[in-house]
Amino acid sequence: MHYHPENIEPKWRKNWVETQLYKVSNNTEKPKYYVLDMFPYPSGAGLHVGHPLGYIASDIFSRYKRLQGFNVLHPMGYDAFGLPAEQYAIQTGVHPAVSTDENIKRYREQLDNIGFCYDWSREVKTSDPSYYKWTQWIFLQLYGHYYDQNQNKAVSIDELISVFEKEGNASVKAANSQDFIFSASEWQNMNAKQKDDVLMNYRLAYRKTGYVNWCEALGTVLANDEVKDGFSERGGFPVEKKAMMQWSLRITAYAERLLNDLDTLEWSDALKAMQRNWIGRSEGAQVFFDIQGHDQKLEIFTTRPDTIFGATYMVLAPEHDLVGLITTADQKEAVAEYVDYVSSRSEVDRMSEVKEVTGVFTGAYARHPLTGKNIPIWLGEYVLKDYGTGAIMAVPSDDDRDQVFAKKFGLEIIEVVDKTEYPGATAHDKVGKMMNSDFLNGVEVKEAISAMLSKIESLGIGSRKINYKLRDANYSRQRYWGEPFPIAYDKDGVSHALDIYKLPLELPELENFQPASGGKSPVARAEDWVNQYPGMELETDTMPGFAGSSWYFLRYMDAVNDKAFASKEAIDYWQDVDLYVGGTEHAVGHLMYSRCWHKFLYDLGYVPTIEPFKRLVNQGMITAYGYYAENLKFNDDQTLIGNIKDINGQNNMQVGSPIRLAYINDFLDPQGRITKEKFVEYYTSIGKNFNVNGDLLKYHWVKDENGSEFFTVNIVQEKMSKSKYNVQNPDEVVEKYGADCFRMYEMFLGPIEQSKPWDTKGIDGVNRFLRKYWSLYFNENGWNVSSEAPTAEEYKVLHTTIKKVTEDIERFSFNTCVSAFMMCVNELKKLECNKKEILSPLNILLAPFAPFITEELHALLGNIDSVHKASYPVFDAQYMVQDTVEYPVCVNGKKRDMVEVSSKLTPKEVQDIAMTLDNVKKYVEGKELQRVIVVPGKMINLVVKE
RNA sequence: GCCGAAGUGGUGGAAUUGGUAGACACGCUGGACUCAAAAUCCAGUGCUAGCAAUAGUGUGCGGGUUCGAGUCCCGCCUUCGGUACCA
Repeated sequence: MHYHPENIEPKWRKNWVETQLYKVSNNTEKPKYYVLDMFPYPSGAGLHVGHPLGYIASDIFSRYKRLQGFNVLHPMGYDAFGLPAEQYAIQTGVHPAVSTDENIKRYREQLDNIGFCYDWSREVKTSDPSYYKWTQWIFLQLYGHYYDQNQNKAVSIDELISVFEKEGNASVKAANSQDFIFSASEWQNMNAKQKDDVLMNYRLAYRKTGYVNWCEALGTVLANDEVKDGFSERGGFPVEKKAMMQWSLRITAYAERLLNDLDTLEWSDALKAMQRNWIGRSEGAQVFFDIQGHDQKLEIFTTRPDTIFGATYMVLAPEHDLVGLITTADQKEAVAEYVDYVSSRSEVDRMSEVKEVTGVFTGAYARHPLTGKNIPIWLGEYVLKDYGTGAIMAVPSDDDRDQVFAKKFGLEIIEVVDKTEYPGATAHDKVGKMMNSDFLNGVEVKEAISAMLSKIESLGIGSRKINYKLRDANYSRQRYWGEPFPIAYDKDGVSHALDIYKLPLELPELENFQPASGGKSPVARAEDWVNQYPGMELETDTMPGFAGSSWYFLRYMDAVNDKAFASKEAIDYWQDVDLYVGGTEHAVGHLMYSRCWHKFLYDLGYVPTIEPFKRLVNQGMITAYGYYAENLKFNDDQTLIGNIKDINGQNNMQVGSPIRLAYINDFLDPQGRITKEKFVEYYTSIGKNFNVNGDLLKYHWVKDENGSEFFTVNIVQEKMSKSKYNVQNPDEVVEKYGADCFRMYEMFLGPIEQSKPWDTKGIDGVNRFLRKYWSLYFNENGWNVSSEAPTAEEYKVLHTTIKKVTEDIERFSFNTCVSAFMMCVNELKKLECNKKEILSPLNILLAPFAPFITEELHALLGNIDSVHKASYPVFDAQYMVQDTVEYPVCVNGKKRDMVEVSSKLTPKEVQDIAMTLDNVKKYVEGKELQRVIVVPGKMINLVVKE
């Protein structure tokens, strides 16, 4: 008679597994719908209450679509390769595969507990050889293709080779990093190694030496999106630039398509903006400057060719290739010293001293292509090697950085844009009239840009060019726990793809997971493995974390296929992901790589759609209530002083007083002081219980004006993780209140997109709702559902709820759905409604939210089949219609009276009646009536002249 | 600096195209039931004044458009997220 979830939920949990209720077929007449969650990294901490937020939302949507008659694919799996498991292995010796499997088991239990409708027969695990076989296969496709800019698609490298054999590379238009032109005969005369090197400059997966993000503490390189503020995203260790031979993905080849196709997606503007920003397209010109006394030309990129008459000097990145060549004898020493100084500085150094200007003169001069004047060539840290050409023409009048540089080193400044007509405008606004600029004088900036572009092209000194901030993605990791590259090198160092029929190339067994010497992966120690092919050595680096996650959504379509990553039939049926739910932390990493891989597979004809994720919803994070440190600073005696505040900025406490901030204890010394050594020690040992998503503290090391080192901490709300002792375990909530209650409460907390702190103080309201809902079906004697015909009022309550809930599910507003259910039950309770014709459809409506209680009641209502196979109730407008409607009559918006009007009238008819009402005069009180506005269902407004 | 999102009671949050701001819930106050408590039920609850009907006021701040603005426009402030010598 009373609601007892602990009796209901285990029963149905078991039943759903036994009846394979959620198994999805690829062969059906039904329309498809694909709902995907971002699969989790199975960390040692298990699920916390923040995790399921998105999963519950997508589960509700899946169940809703299923009730509407769609064949819904709603799978789950694990992003199982990654750094934390390997860090754990280094410390404990436990093989990552073992700890990962344990974690997965735990995750699975927790997921099952919450009642998700995943089709577990399609589970994927990126660390499983049967899965990463296909990750390796896709890599080999990337290796075996180049990007043809004429056809605007990926094309087999064999076709490129045949072009080289016939005519060399002069006419090839491809995304490449090839820096010289060769003829057919030159190609034919190259040896195998030389040919391999050339092809690497075209392949979509290629190897090159370049400056990479090296993280000493993790012993590996990282991709750009894995570095935040000069620290590694995972672990928060310092990152430095280092020149290394690495595999990369030529994602830049797809920059234009990645940018343009964003327009076809139903993603939030914020997310699209982040992607656009990351791609960073800018239009401009490449211009070649002659260098005095040298044949080489200096190539620069500029978005402001109009200001070329204001170019008074040139700046090269210190790492620029021409530096050695052009530096004059008397500047040699100074330049060498400067280049040394720059390379000794870490990324963090550079970032914390952005304002400081450094540079050195090379002694060389370039010739201005329009004025013929000699202008000095400098080196400067502020010019980056890997953006544009690594060289600029400096226009100190219209570029802030150039101006600061020019002032510091006393270089000439020529004003070229007259902005007096635009007070407050900056160079960024691209407005003003040109001056001191020869034939451009008096021309508006925007016209001057296009005029100058034409001039540059007609003079043959350069051409229009588009540049991107997007860089090729670093694809090598010097780690064990990742996909091995199916690549071997022969004795000459020529790369060879492993036969795809020999895939997967599985990881060697290891016992010691410490990085090998010389910055190499631990895999390098498995010598038998490395030398398993006679005369060849296998690549010892492994693939990065994003490799397996860049295509997993395709594997779900046909998860156990061993002939292909998924069958053509399965892909043609499922097409793409209709709804993708996940966190913003993947805005530029995972989502960019997945889109790129999908487009590549599209080019090769393996997938029918140009984009993988049609609609994307970002869920916010559930944060912990916690404390944060403010103005932390190390004293000379190495103790840390500062204020600890709670989440609301109150309860100031001195560090050292009894702190409820548990994790601070982890770096207290025996005297209870926080020392820098202890902090750093703690920070570097954190791998033990370190949650992937949990930064301990977001801190920045800064030097103050006296040169003493301190750090500031600017985290207010923190993500949950085990290492912070603030995990709210969903199982405990489920045990106490039931899964239905947990699901509905997480939805009730607020909009999905918003981050919010977890607290359980409102959970009783949801629990009360479920008990109240249950009590509609029972009285003190037991089951009490009547088959009498409902009243119009009862129908109205039901259909108002159907309308509201259905609309709100579509726009992903689940908190208002829960409110609508609460209101509905309150009203039915008031009407003492126990009619089957009302309760039965209401129960189906509620089923996506609370699958257990509704299943039980559905069965008690006499249904044999599951509520999850029922038909979604349809909104019927006729029940909403009432004979008369009460309208407030307002004068200039102020309510004066109520009138009854037939609801069958149109607003126009209501308006006519209102105009002729006898007492309109009374409302208007002698003033002139201008018009009557009828807001249907809301009000009749008489507008009068005041 | 640049890009993006947001700012509503004691709290979480509603208000979908400009139309009676504060739905739904938490909390709080009072009451019923009870020896008592829990649970449940009923009533009240933006703020100010008033016994009350009621009046005034009210969506970060300052202006504006409109019969009518949380919503639209202009100028600020604050918070959060992203990004940064990107030429």
